[in-house]
Amino acid sequence: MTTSPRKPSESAVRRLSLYLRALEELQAEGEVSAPSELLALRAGTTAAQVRKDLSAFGSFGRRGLGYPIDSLRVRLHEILGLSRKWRVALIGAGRIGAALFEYPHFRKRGFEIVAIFDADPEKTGTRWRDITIRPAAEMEEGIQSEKVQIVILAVPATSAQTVAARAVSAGVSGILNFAPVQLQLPPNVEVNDVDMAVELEALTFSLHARKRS
Amino acid sequence: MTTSPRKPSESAVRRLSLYLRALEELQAEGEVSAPSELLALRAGTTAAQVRKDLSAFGSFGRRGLGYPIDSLRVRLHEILGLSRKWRVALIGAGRIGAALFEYPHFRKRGFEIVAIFDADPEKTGTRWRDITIRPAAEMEEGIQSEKVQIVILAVPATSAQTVAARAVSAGVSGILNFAPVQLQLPPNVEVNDVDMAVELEALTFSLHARKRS
DNA sequence: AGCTGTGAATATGTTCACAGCG
DNA sequence: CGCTGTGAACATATTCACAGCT
Repeated sequence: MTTSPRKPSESAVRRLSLYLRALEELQAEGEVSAPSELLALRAGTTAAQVRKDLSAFGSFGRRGLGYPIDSLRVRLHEILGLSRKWRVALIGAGRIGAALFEYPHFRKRGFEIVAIFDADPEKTGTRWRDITIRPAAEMEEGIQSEKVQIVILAVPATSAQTVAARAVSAGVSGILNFAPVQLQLPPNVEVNDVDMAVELEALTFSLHARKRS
Repeated sequence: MTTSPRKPSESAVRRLSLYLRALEELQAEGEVSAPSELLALRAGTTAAQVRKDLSAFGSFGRRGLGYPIDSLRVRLHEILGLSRKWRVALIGAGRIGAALFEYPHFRKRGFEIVAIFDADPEKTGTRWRDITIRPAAEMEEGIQSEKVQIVILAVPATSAQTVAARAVSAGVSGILNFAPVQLQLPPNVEVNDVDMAVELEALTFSLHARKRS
């Protein structure tokens, strides 16, 4: 292992994920290698940025040729922690939960949803594909017996903090949080927020601000 | 208008949205004013950051007291462009589209979904609340007649680019994109990506990387 | 010749620390 | 005296530009 020890920034990691996707697309299109410029176009960044990001992990590129698609794809996959299997639980079987459960990219990446929990007694007992929705009360037990490492949190804002804390106490180490609240959790838990309200408001800000120029 | 002209960064804008939410929460809890430290806690940042961010738009705070919740809330609302009404179309009536259509925060913010389009003939004609899902072919016409400014794009990755380009040609100026593709559009269109695959992979990266330390 | 890898230059964002107001 | 507002110090991220490999 000659992985360089420089910790990449949060945004660099997000770009790695975009590069991985671009490589998959290009490979499907029959390409074999790609210059930084092309990856930049597909990932919405600049060629220099691509080279900086990738060079932080080693020398993958071939001068004069670009980056070999297949081997770089494999390497990014590994770097992003996708070679390993992750056991995921979905908490909240509402509309957002349903959308995420079906999200094709999650399955394609090998994320295995091994349990679903919901507080609504009308939903518990129902099956989604081959998984039975279990009551919220069984969450801790289920997380432990299923060895869940990551939780996708898709519950209402009002219960998110409590539910997240319970999931953590049951041993979860990562949370993808869709609830619009800032979770207060111990620092050894990795939390990533997906905040659609914030994204939409960032958009209206730009549109609103633009008229002034 | 004494708005200072400094253009805030992308991440500063996102924080403004979080401060707005925090202020709404605090107001609901009966608070009247809040020091930067409290806003920071609720928004997941630091007190200094809160003060810097807010001071870029004027002097809202009261020394010794903190920030007056109600008036700051109103001001942030205005700054984020939320005072104005936005006419929104939802493109793609699949699971993600359904989840977004019901997302409580969107309605609460006054975003009005005035049209829904989908390519699937099985879905067109169906009503969601009081809106009939229209066929994709009617998109341009519908966007124009309904004076749609913002599109929420929730279609499969394969059709996203084409559909987005059509929406833009019909006059849309902002897109909230849920499709996992980098849209290639003219620079006068504001695009904001919500990429769940990227978020999840940023999480696995951190979890994976952590073991090495 | 084409394109990477990378130091150096620049730009941007964050934290510190404290003067000064209420 | 508490807490904001803000320059100055620091830290990070991005872009430039070019030497050097293939």
